[in-house]
Amino acid sequence: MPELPEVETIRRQLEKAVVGKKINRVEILEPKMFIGDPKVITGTKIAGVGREAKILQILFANGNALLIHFKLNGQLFLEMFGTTLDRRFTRVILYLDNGSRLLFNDSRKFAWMKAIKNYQKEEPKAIEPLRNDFTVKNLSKILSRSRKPIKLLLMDQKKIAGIGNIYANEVLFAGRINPFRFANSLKPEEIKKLHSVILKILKKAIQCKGSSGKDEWFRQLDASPGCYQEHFLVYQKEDQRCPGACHGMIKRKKQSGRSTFYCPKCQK
DNA sequence: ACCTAAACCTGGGCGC
DNA sequence: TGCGCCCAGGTTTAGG
Repeated sequence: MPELPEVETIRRQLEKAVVGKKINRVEILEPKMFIGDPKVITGTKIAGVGREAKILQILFANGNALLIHFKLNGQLFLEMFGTTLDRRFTRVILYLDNGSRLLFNDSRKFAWMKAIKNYQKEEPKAIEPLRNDFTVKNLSKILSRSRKPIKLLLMDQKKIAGIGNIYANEVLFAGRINPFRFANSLKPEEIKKLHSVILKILKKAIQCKGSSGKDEWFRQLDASPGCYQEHFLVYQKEDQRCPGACHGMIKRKKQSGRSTFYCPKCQK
């Protein structure tokens, strides 16, 4: 469930649901997915829910924190009193003091939770869309210093945090930029366009409450799907006609092991 | 320093 | 039905 819009969707929904509550008990069904001591997060009030890039932060009144990374398939569901969700892939259950449960699911067991005592937020080194350091100027600086393909740079979490494979593909199509272009070859006008479509697409995806699809895809906190997949223009559209006016076909190629979807005709 | 492939895991979908 | 293969929102590590 991973990219910035999906994690932000969960952050907003979790904030409304759990701030002021306490975790009574932590049930760990898959030990490798829970790092640290569960005692650190039990019996203390939840003070807030934050996010940095793709990492969700549950912050406690005593200064402790629970960090969550969803990797490819991780999901977080709030199971209310009287309801039961699919628990086939539930790996950790947090029992809240109002009788509801947070289910941490992941069929592939890549995702993790980490309980941290006295959590200190650090200054992020990467710029991040939707934060005020994401300016055309900062983006230009990062692009000009890199000769790797623009799509790989967009997905490089150490440089620009929060964009993954779906949104990298969508953003480059919207900007009509070829994913294989070297980052430092983009002209100022192209960088400006790229900056604006990144913001536009990520904001729209958050409005849609994320991108959902088949079984293991992202779901909201109540397990219902988001709707940004209805707005995909190239992602998983291999062999379909380009939605632009060029009458080309969407192609799929591998870049560093990941599928890149693009229209060779209009993404120059 | 850079780039790729493999590893971490499992399930779904496809062709035969 | 079953087997083998390919696919998957991410990140880290090993190897060239």
